[in-house]
Amino acid sequence: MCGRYVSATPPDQIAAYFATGAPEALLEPSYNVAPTDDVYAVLADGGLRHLDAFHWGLVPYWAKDAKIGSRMINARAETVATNNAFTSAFQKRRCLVPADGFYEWAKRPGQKTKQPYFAHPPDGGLYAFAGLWEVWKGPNRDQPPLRSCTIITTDANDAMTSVHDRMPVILPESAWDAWLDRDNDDVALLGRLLVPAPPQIITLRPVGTAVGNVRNNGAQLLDEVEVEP
DNA sequence: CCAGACGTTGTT
DNA sequence: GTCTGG
DNA sequence: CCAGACGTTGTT
DNA sequence: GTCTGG
Repeated sequence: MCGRYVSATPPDQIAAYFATGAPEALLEPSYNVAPTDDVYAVLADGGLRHLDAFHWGLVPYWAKDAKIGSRMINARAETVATNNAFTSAFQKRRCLVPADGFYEWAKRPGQKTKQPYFAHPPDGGLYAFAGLWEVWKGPNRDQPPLRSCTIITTDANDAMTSVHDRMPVILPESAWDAWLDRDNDDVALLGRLLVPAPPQIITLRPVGTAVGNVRNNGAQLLDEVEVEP
């Protein structure tokens, strides 16, 4: 799945990478992005792409309580088109979530602690996770609407299976326009984009367990560690 | 018809 | 909002 | 995803 | 064990 990732590239570089306008809100770089954090997402409006901040954890517009968001951090590619919680967002509110890489935890036989791995592009660049977004207008009319998002997951590819059986959907640049186009109602075509990425775009690096605590942050979280066999 | 859910993951 | 279960 | 809490009452 | 918070 995808429950923790890295977004440390400065906003102007993210904007340049995805050919968006300047971001509306500036977020601090994070080496430990956790659910409920504010994150960047790329949306398209007409031919123009925008880089906006969203709360990670989808709150459907019909939700009575925003708390549901903390349990909606991922959506399964296999069911995103049919599940009530996601259908309308899948049809009309798709986005890309930029990331420098993501973490997955591998269970180690005979040991209680899990080994975290940082999965990242071999030669730099950013991942574009497939995501959905929503706007929730809570009971308080005075409060600004809550903008939230979720990351779509799929089966692990050959690069990831040794660590975990799920991974985020990573879209190639060739798919970005089709995915972001609000007028694209070809759900069959959209569904075919939600497949495991080719393994060669992933390099795995074992890192320290400090990343497990959301209070920890900083580039040192990416330092490689020795893995006990 | 109304009431109630609407999610993913991991683990056993 | 929309679907499922009763 | 992992870490950490997991309770009620009354008082300020 | 299970839920909430980050």
